[in-house]
Amino acid sequence: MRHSALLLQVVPSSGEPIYRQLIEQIKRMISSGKLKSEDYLPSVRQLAAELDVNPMTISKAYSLLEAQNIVTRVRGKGMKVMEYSHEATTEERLEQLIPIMETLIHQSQQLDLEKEQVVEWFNYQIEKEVQ
Amino acid sequence: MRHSALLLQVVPSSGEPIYRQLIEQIKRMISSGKLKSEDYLPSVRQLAAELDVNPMTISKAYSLLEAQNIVTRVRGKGMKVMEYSHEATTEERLEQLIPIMETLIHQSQQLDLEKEQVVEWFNYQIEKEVQ
DNA sequence: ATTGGTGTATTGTATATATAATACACCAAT
DNA sequence: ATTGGTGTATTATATATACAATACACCAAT
Repeated sequence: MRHSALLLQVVPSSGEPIYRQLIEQIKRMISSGKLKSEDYLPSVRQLAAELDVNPMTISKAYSLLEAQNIVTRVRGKGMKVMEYSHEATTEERLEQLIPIMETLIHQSQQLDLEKEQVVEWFNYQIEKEVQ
Repeated sequence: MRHSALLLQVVPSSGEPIYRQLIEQIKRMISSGKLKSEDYLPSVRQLAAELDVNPMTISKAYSLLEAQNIVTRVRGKGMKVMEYSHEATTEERLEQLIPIMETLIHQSQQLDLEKEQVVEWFNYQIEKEVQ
C-alpha cells in the first residue's frame, strides 16, 4: 500500500458526479501541497475499492486530470503529480473557497439568518471538527 | 406578476440537478418564512422564463414538493404553500446549514488552511455580500 | 360563456453518469 | 522471462436529467 486516500471522500447521492468530486478534491490537495510533485495518486483499483466506486469512474477522473496537465501517466507505476504543478499561496487557496462560501451565504439569506449568527455557528462547527 | 423569484437562482453547470436545487431553495424559504403559508410559488411558466429553464423542469420540482406535502396544487391558481407548513426556529435553520458547512470544512482541510484564517475569510465574504 | 391563467401529460430526443465484465498493453521488479 | 502491478479500451446496460413541442384539463375573472 503506497498511499492512503484519507482526505478523499465521495458522496454518490449529492448530485455532483463522482468523477468531478474527485477531480476537485485532488486539485485542492495539490495546491495545498498535501499531494506534492512526484507523488503518485492512489491506484485506480485501490481507490475504487476504498470508495466503493467503479474503477472506470476513477479512471475517468484521472484521465481528465491528465488532460489538464495536472498529472502524468507513468506506465506500470500510476498517475504522478506533475513536476511543475505549483503549490498555491495561502491567498490563492482562500480564493478557492469563494464559490462554496457564496453558496453558503445564499442559503443563509434564504433561511433569513443574521450574518453574525451564521459566522458564529460556522466558527463553532469548525472548532468542533478540526483537531 | 404576482411573485418575484429574487432569491431563487440556479446553476445549471453545477452538477446538481436543477429541479433539486429548486426544491432545496424553496424549502429554505418556507422554513424561514420568506414564503409563508397561503403564499403562491411563482408560476411554472414565469419561473421557467426567469431562470431560462424548461417549464417541465420547474413542474417536476413543484410536483415533488407536492408529493412531500409542502405545497398544494390549486387549480387555476398555482402552487400554494401548505397551511400547516411550519416556520423553523433559528436553531433549526442553523442546523440546515450543517451539510454545506461540513463540505466547506472538508475543502479547507484539503487546502491545508488554518481554521482561524478560514473563519476570518468567511466573515469578510459575508460582510461584503450581505447588506 | 369566453379569455387567460394555472399545472400536467405525452412523446421524442439527446446527453451524462455509473456500473459490469473482460481483455489488453505496458512496465517494474524479481 | 515471468509475475504482478499500472491505466485503459470495449461493449453493453440502466438510470437520470433536460429539453422541445403540443395538447389538455381545470378554474378565476370578466
